[in-house]
Amino acid sequence: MTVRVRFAPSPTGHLHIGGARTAIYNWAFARNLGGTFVLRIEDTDPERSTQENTDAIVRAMEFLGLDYDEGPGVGGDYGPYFQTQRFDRYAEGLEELKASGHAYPCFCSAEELAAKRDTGRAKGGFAGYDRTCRSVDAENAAARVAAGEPHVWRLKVPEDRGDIVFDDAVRGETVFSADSVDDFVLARTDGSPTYNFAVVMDDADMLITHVIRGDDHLSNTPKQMLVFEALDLPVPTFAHLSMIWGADGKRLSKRHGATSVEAYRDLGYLPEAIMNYLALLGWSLDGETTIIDAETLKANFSLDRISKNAAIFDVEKLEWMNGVYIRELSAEQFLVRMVPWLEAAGLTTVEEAEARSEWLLRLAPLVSERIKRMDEIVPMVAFLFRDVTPSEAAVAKTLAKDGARAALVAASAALADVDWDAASIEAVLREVPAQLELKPKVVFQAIRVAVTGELVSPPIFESLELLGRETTLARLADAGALCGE
RNA sequence: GGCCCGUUCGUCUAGCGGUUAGGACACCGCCCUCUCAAGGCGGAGAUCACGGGUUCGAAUCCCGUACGGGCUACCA
Repeated sequence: MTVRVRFAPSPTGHLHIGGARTAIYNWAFARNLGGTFVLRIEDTDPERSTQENTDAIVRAMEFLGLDYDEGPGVGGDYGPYFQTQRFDRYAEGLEELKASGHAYPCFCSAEELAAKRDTGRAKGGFAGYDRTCRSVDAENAAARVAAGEPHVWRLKVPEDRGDIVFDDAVRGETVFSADSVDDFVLARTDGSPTYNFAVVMDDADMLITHVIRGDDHLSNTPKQMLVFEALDLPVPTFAHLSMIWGADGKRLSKRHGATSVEAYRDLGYLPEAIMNYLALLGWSLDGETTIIDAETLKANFSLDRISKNAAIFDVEKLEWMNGVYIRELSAEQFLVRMVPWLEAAGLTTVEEAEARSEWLLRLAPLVSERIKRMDEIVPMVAFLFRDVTPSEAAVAKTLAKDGARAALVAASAALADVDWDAASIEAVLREVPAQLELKPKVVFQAIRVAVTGELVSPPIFESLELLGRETTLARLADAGALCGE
């Protein structure tokens, strides 16, 4: 039997880091076994669900390279893939449960229920529904329903049902005693299905074989199993993933900074790095591997190596990993990803970038070697695109020092008619410190600040080559005004 | 309150009865060096939450306790 899994986010926000990890695990599991990966949108909460969020989730999935076989935009044989388009199915399912005697109407008011809950809890135990309306006889119940009395439909948990046991693929055998599950609501007063009912209908209709989801659903599992059983449908295998926390051990939230995949993209993180980091946050190949590409992940992923304990999201490690992936890019690959950042900063246009691709290709490796996030590109290369003004602090540390003026003068002279390539530039500039009896660092830092405006920049000889002789000499001359003496 | 889940260096993890408890990030030195990175070498860092068992032997198995988390809605 072929495996079918689903990722089922609510479009109440963008794709969250935790959701992304759940999606990755589902995807990797399906791909590993040649199964089917379904994307289903759980949009039954009209207050908070938006089309914009659905689009954002789909975009984030694409960004990460999580291709799905069925779902919004791609269709499939078991759709529709939006819960709001499946209400007729939920109604059919409910009719089935009514007919088979697994569902009964409950006329208790919200106030009554709250009171029962409180007393149940006060007595120190079960706080679920007390099953009052179970004892309303069928005829009477039918009459009240027909008369239009407000009611919900509840699941009738079988009297003789023993412990509810399932073998969670992550946590192992998990047991809930039957009396800890109450006759929960399947359909609300307005007829709409509750989550625990809709999910079962969907998973059943979509022939889902493995439900891989956050462990906030662990306690929902026995309820859902009872619905599968009432419907006389096979119960899928469950795998519950522990949560991802912020650095303080609390639920990951805005307080911790970026929480959505798109936010990390905008911060300059590569999809490969996000995928790799998340994949290993709660799953391991062998305990040694820290860099793993999508292909290797797909080839080796298994549920039994998912860890049971919650993990803290460590941005520092993600950042390191992002740097690894950036350095792995070829000049051509880096160029493609760099241009949008230059463009967004107004340093160049797509047309200009194309016209100067050979020049940008030389710049690419100088930058990719020394950044961890793509957003670091702009401040590092801005001096190549526009005029610079060194900060006072930079001037104080370099140009204002003894010998700086002489260094700039000597550099200008040396560069006046040398061949304009990094090697030649280096050859003549290397002689300057000795000539002036200055430390190399003093000379090169003075040139760096004069030309780039910064204390930190790409290697100086290559930088000059890329800048061009004319601009270089002009900036060296201008910087004379900033020197001491 | 009830039910359920979790607990190995600061962080992510390996370990599935016998290991000097391994790796990665972060951290600290040294080397390289025109800055910053990268890289190389080395270092520090875990009484495996705690307490009982079982066993010749337990981070690994069992039972408690503590702490953390989830569910307990006509939210998902």
